[in-house]
Parts: sequence; structure tokens; C-alpha cells
Amino acid sequence: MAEYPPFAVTADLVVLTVRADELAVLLVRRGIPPYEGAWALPGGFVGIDEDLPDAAVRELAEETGLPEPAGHLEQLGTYGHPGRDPRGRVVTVAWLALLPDLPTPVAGTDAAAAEWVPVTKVARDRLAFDHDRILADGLERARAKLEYTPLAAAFCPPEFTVAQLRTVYETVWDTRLDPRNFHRKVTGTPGFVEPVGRSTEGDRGRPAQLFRRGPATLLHPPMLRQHR
Amino acid sequence: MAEYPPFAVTADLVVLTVRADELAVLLVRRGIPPYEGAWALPGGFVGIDEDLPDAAVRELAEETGLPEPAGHLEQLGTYGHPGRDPRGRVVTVAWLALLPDLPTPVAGTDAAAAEWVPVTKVARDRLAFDHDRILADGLERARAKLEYTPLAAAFCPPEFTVAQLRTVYETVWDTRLDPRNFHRKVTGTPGFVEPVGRSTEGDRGRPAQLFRRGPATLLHPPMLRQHR
DNA sequence: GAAATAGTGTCTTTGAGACAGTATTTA
DNA sequence: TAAATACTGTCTCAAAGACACTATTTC
Repeated sequence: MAEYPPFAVTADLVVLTVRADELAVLLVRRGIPPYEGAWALPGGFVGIDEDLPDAAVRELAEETGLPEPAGHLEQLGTYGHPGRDPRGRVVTVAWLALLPDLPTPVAGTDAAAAEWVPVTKVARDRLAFDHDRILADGLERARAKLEYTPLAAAFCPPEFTVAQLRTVYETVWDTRLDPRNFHRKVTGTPGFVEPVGRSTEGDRGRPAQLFRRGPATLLHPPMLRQHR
Repeated sequence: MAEYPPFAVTADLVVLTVRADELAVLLVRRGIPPYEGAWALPGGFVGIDEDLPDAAVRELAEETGLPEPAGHLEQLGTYGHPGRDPRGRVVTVAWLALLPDLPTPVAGTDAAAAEWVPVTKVARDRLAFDHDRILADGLERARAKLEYTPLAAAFCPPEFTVAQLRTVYETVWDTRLDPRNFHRKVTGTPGFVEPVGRSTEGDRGRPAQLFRRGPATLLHPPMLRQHR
């Protein structure tokens, strides 16, 4: 392979969760140059014998301290502008992860400096490298995917109420949805959610049925934002 | 950069067009090992100082023999399984291109062996490397995007009729659409198409208005396949 | 009981799909 | 004139949005 130009390849992660009614992204403070002290997306170099998804899963586990995240992980895109890393030619494969709010505080191997930051508080053009752009693309992808896939449930624990699911939509889209129409829509869309058979207890108001994710991968008809 | 694992990076292209009422993909016959003699997606190595989209545009120009393709080009995904290329660790960034049927036969620098192959005639598991998977992903992406974006027009020349646009949908989705409802839908969706003011001449039947692409980037409401 | 939250019923409007019917060309 | 294709009108049905109403809990 000596005849081909040598690149370094990294895996960077846009890890999103919904906590305290805000959409938050996992960021780390860089401890070494370049961009020392700046916020960045978590990530790292891909091993020469490591598959790309494996590298993403490994980084996610290292940063969140959780072995199997139970959320959703998908490839977001690849960013490789020649000047994006002052150390040389580094191409990064970016991944989008959607996780339920983690009860355990983030504390893994590399996770000392990792923090959940509400996306509204991420200062413009303040992330290292081209991570602003990657984060923006990840947010756009997540918002779009809530419309036509059941991925909102990836932000929820294994069992959740319709109201919890609605909060996810309202938080990610920053809108209000009619609870009654939302309920009919979610329970009426085949394969979106499945009743567990039990209900919540101890909360204010009438107990709510618990649901888990259904088998659908695509929602028909889709959930609608009002961009019309 | 000596401390980081060295990868080779390639750009591979899924180039689609609609010709003779069939969806066709541009394939090349490999002239050198590995996979010598097998069909493959067009592509090649990314230069060490070359931006990723530039590499895709360059490969597209080389393979189609056209300088500015006027169609659509977007990143499809990145494929980097350790065993995918026997020459070593090669990560490929795959791109999806949608082009109008090219009046000029394919004949560029590297294009001697390039051919349009109807996607229905691409034998399963017969492409080099993991190009079967990449092609399948490209087809799925193209089919999905016709629903909620105006990208069908990328398969048409700069000026086209509603019937031409409908043929694109029917070909890519392999369905029949009602010409009358399709006409109302397309002309009634804001920003999808704009009337040029002229009409076709010389064809059988009533002349059809010519349209060009409108400014919309997302279709609301979307065009619908009957997957329900 | 009041307040809160879950869930149902129903009305209105919008848009998709079916398809009759009209318009304008070529052969 | 017949055939072909472009386009319009209209009906029916499904689903979105508004919102009154009922159900079941905690305080």
C-alpha cells in the first residue's frame, strides 16, 4: 500500500439525549493540542484492523461508560477537508447516537472531561476542528428522522409512556404537540409502539400505560412537524 | 502522523440515470487485479491534498466524460471493513450521483470500459469488493429521496415535461402512477417545478408545458409510494 | 372536592386516489 | 376522423388538527 497516499481515520460521535426537557449533546474538553481546552465531539483513531462500526461502538462505550447503550447508532457522514486537522490528513467518519437519559453519570475511561451540554448552549463556531458542522448535520439528521422513523423511542428507556415519547418530539423539534392527537397518532400507527400491559404508578394524575418499541422501521403515515 | 495507523481512502460512485424506461447504473470492468474482469463501481484513490467532494467530482468527470454534470451528487456513506480490499486497509467514501440520460455516449479518460447497466440486470453478488452493498444502499437512498425531495428532476434535462418527470418516478419505483393525479400533485406542490413558458412540439398528442426545477429542497406534502 | 394527567369522541379541513370529461396535437 | 397525450373537475375516503368530554389518579 506504499504507493497510495496515507490517511489517518478517526471515528467521531454526535451523542444526543433528552434530559431535563432539553436536547443535549455529549462533549469533551480537549486536554492536548490541537485545540487544547476547546470543546469537541468525543472520538478517536480507528485501529488498522478495526471495523468502522466497531470503532464507533468502542468510542461510545469509552465515553459513556456503558457497555451496550440500548439506543441507536448510525453513520452520519464522513468529513475530510485537507485542512481540518493541523496534524495531517485526517478523515473522520462521524456517527450519530441517540440515547435515553443515562441514570449513571458519564464516567468511563476517557470520560473524565465528558459533559452533557444542551445544544442551545453550544456556542457557535467554538468546537474544535469542523465539529460545529458535524454537530449541525447530526441535529438535522435526528430532527428529520423523528418524522418518518420510530427513532424517538431511542431517547426513551425500554418502557415508556406516550407522554414521555411526546416530550422527546417536543424537545427535539422545540414545538408543542397536542397530547390528545399525539396519543391517537402514536397508538394508531402500526408497529410504532406496543403496550407492555402495565401502567405507571405514583405520578400525579391518571396512571399511563407503558409501551415498548414496536417492530416498525418506517412510520406510515409519518409524524408531522408543521413546516407548511 | 507516523504514530497513527495508515489507511488508503478511495471515492466510489453510484451513478444512476433513467434511460429507455430503465434505471441504470454506471459500471466499469476492472482491468487489473484484484477482481480483474469483474464489474465494479467507478472510483479511485483520493489524493493526499484533495478534498473528498472534489475527488468524487473528478472521478465522475473522468468516468462520464462530462465536465459539469448538472445532476445531483451527495455523499452516500463510508465503507471500511478490514477485509474488503485484499491490497490492504482501504476505506471508501461512496457517493450517489443522479444524472439525466447522457446524450453523449460515455467516453472519457478512464471510461473506455464504462457501461450503463440496468439495475435489474446487475447479477447478485457479482460486483467487486463490497460494491453490491454500496449499490443496494444507493438504490435505497435514491428511491427514498424521490419521496420527500425534488431530486427526481435531477434525472431530467434542464427543461422537462410533467410526463418525463412521472416516467422517472415510475422507473425508479417500478410502479405506475395516475398521470392526472400526478400532474395536479407536481404542479400544486410549491417550489417543485416552475413553468418555462414554452411547450413541446412535434410529439404525438397535445403539446406539454415545459418546466424547470423549482427552488424547493423538501417536498411538502411528499410524493407517496403506496407502501401502506 | 380540586387539580392533574390519561385517554376517547367528534367535527372540520386537507389532501390522496379514482376516474369522467375536455383540450390540442399528429397520423 | 381516430388515436394519443395533456390537462381539469369532481367525488370519495383517510388522516390531521381543534377541541369537548370522560376516566383515574394524587393532594
